[in-house]
Amino acid sequence: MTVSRALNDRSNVDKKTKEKIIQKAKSMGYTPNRVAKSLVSRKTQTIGVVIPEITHAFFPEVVRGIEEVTYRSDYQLILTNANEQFEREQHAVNTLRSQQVDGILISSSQTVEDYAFYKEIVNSKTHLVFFDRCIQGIGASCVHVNDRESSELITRHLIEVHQYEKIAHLSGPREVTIGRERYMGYQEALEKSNLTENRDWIVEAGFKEEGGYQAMKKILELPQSDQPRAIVCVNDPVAFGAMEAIKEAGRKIPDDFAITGFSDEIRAPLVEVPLTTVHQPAYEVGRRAAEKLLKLIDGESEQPEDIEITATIQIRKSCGC
Amino acid sequence: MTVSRALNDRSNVDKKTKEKIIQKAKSMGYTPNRVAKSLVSRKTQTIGVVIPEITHAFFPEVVRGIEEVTYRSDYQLILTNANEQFEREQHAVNTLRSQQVDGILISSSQTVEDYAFYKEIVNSKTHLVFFDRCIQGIGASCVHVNDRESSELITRHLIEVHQYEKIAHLSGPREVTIGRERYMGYQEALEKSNLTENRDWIVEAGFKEEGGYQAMKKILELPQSDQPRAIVCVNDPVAFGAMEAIKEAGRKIPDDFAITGFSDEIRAPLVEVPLTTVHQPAYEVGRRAAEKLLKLIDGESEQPEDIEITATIQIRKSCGC
DNA sequence: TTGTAAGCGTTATCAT
DNA sequence: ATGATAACGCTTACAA
Repeated sequence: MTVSRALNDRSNVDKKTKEKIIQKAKSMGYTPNRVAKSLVSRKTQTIGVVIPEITHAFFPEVVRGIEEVTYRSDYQLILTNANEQFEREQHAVNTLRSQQVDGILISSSQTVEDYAFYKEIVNSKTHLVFFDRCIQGIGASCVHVNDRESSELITRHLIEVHQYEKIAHLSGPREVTIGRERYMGYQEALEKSNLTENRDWIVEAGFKEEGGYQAMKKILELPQSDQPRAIVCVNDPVAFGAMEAIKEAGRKIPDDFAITGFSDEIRAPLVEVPLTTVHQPAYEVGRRAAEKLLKLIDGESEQPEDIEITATIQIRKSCGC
Repeated sequence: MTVSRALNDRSNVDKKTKEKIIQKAKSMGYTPNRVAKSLVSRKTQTIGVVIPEITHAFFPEVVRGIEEVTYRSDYQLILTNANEQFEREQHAVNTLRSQQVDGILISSSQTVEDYAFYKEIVNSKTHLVFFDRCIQGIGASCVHVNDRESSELITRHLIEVHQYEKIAHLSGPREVTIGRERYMGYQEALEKSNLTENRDWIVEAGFKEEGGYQAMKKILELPQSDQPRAIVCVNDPVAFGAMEAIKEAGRKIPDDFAITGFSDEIRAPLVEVPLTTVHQPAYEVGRRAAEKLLKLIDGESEQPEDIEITATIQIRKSCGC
């Protein structure tokens, strides 16, 4: 007990004893066992982070934001990559709970409408904050950008500034918030300009480059007269995939197809035709999500919160500007 | 005890009892406490990863490789970012040890010649594998590419193919393996062609873009007649920083300065003048490092190993090709 | 097949 | 100022 007190710098230990203990500990190469400590304190100083895809540059940047906050508060990050598979995501969350993490930050790959899994987690009082891809209506906090509005704005840019009327959408899965929201923004922009939606021009592409490539191929298979003039993509990787398909088909950006993305990841300004996209402050998203989670852990803020961060349109050449 | 047996699917439990227990556990929302389990088993199924800079695209890619291996073996990753500060790195390692991780994967930011810290870690029998930036001669394993040779090859490309004779080097810190090795490769290439090294053309730039920018500025301050014709950079971010400085000065790549990098990160083929660089198989580095660590943990391979992965030269336009 | 006792390394609580 | 005891939740070893 005295050893414990000395090593934790408590007041009620004799100076000399303390000195001796610290010396001895050092000479032994002693390291306190946090596992044992956690067992009694019911606190691990550990936060679980689940991301859907570590290769999408948006997420490492979010992790940096999270890191900034957690480092200062002496929390460790347990990072897991769900690889866009809900099954892996569930496994990750269960393991993290079993590891007694003090809280979980997650961007969900879930593509089913059944929210039982997360409802149970929330009910179990596990501290949980979603970021970017949220599951709403189950009483969990969420940090995300104004997806719908931004998607509407970028679509309207195509309509109002460039006078394009035939606009396609390479969408994310409809069951994922950002997939749904960005699609709705696109729809609203069309409606406001009295453009009618063309079913052939809405193609689900997932969130990855390969999906964008495949989706664009479908559009390129339409008779030329039925092809759209502009493409609104659910995110940057999908836009890059689509660009690849367009290039392969010998068509030109923005002359044959204007195209837009969403994320503004590191490659967006660098590709052959720089990508007009929505700038999502990834670092900020991570920071805010981590801050909210720490508040929940510290019991400072009981109520769930929906935190919206404003994204901005980043105009480059791919839209025809 | 019977509960423990049932939940761990041991053989000696009555079928009906087991069924009942599992049902009850589910209905209670019971999650086993791995912290308690770890305390007795002295195993956490957890691996610590320390990287110097999460924004350098090379490292997330390494993490992906690590992830692939550890996911299959049911290990969790605790990720920490040392931000190129050795102090933070030490703190991270100490915390990880205190957390009883089963092993540590680390790319060191250490810039001092004093290896006492890691010697102690190795002696304490903590399983440790370095990757990319190693600390050698202390009996730890290391996974890295053939830095010196690759650096020599890319420098010789500048000399032999392009006939450049005035070649500068924006180096990493001399105390870090890759800084030293890549510098030595550069030197050897010069020697083999009987070119003499010019002190003004060796500028330490660290590993980040900003460092590359500043270092290049110094070179641009030399009288034009004393300026080099080509720049060999210690890694891609430094090369990007240098490119920025060159552009600002109104000079041209590769006409005024040829330039090369090292990493072949995601931006290398995309920048204005695509970067000739050394392609480092980051995913492979991560995979191999994780595999070696798991072997050490399982006691399969006692002896430390130096694992060298072959990098390849990636020719693009920035060298004048 | 089921149960009891002890211990993993730490800290809170209550003596001394 | 120091120490003894119990407890955190689990598993191993040994009964019953």
